[in-house]
Amino acid sequence: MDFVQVSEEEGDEPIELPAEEDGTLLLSTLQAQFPGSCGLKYRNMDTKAVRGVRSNEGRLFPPSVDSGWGEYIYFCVFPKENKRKSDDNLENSTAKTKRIETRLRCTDLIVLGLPWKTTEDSLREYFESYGEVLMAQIKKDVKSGQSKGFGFVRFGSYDAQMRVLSNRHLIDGRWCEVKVPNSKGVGHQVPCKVFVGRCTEDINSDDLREYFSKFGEVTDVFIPRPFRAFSFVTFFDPDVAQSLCGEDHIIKGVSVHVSNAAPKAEQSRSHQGQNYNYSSGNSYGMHSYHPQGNHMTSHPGRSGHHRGNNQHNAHGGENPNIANSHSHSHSNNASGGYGMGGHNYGGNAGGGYHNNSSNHASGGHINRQDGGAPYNRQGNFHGMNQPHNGNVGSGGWMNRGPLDMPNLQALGINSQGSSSSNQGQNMNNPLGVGLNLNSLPINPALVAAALNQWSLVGNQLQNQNQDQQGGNFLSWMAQNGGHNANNNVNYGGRKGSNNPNNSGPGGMIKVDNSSCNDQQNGCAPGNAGWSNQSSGSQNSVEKSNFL
DNA sequence: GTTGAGCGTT
Repeated sequence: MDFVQVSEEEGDEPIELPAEEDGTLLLSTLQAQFPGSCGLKYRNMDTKAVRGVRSNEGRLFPPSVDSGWGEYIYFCVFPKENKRKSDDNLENSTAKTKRIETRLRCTDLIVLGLPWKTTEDSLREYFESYGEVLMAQIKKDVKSGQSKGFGFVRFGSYDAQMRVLSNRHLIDGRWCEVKVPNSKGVGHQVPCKVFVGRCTEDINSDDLREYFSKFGEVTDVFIPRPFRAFSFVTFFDPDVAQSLCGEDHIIKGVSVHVSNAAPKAEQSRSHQGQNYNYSSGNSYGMHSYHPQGNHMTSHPGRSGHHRGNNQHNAHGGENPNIANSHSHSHSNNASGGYGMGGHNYGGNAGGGYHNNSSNHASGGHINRQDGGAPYNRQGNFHGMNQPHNGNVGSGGWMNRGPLDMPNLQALGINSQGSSSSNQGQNMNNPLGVGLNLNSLPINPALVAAALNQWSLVGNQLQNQNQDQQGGNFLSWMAQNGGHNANNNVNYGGRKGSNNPNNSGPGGMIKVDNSSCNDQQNGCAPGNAGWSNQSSGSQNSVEKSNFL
């Protein structure tokens, strides 16, 4: 992890602040240490002048593409609250003043995930440790008076608000989320949530919680209903979540696969011009984020490329997912065979991982080095790539033509998800017969896992008509040389499906999160909108956000 | 007595 040295004022003793995996520094990270700060500047050694640090949407960007934050000591910029060089008669009506006031004004904050038992008093009591609480309310059912599990709180000081927003909150025994209402919310910058594929129906949330608790504190488990063969587990510690990604685990005799919970695909094109890749790839010339440095940090050639300027994502096509699929074409790697990639979804139960590729056979990862936490694990040999390893090497998923990904439109999958009115339709193209997980001759969880990596599950696998035919995905795989080594995966992922059938060249479904979604690591999707038109089928789309 | 994604009777 990269650290940035920051002091409050020039000459003060600096504090080291952790940068994000993409090299940026979160404003919230800065503000956690320097409440009220709004930016950074540093002394340019060459010009002796003070230079400002680029800031956009809550992120501060390192001055150099190549060397990142470098050895500079940065110091904070604070808003000049009403500090005016001359008091003129414009005083309180200038745009500047208004801007400052707007920026620093406290707002109501929504508190999500409250325990049912939390009262307004206990809510207030909890938050008073952060500062003066002007208002604390619990939203309740008008009839029963029962809490709806969320509430609002308002602070008297902006500092308190910022501190609250940049922390997590254990309120009355439950981890709660605090956000600015209707905002995308900063959320957890480093994903704490993992996608658990190949679940069977008899794996309940308690099973998941119990199992995964041995790696770290589990703060939430979510199993989509109706059963869709996958689930989500949220950890308190994002490092724990990250460290599990890419692994297979056996729960109740079932080999499940843990991977990054991909944020829901960005569906608006409004982000295409955005400049930075917030995903977990090697953007901005930095190493990707490997907690505790335990994963493959020594691959030559992995860093220094891919300034997240999205040149690679400039396809501008109709389908942002397709555009993203080319994310790593900059690496000029050999084309490799399909299926060389290390992501085997076929099971390999019991840890018999093949490292059947030439990419990053770094081996090891013995000892997770979780910083002394009780989550130290031993003997976890991963030959497999972590999902975000960038696939520099012979990765089978790189430098391929536009067929790298299924043409979602051709598959009858549109970017809006199925609406209740057309579910199971999409019959108007030769391939487009819809996608019914349950009708595929492979484990639906595999497809779910794959689509998760393309951020599609939530959007596309909703409202499936049980009668519809399947096969598109397979058509696509066949077309692309995907050998579909999972054909004999136990259909339905039933118990005992610890299927070792990955001996062949993978031909696997692409699982490279580094190419997913540039905009939103940790941020809610741009269209997360609470403004959605309400319930019904729409609901299920919204609920499918992975992060 | 149950629930666990959501955005507030202003």
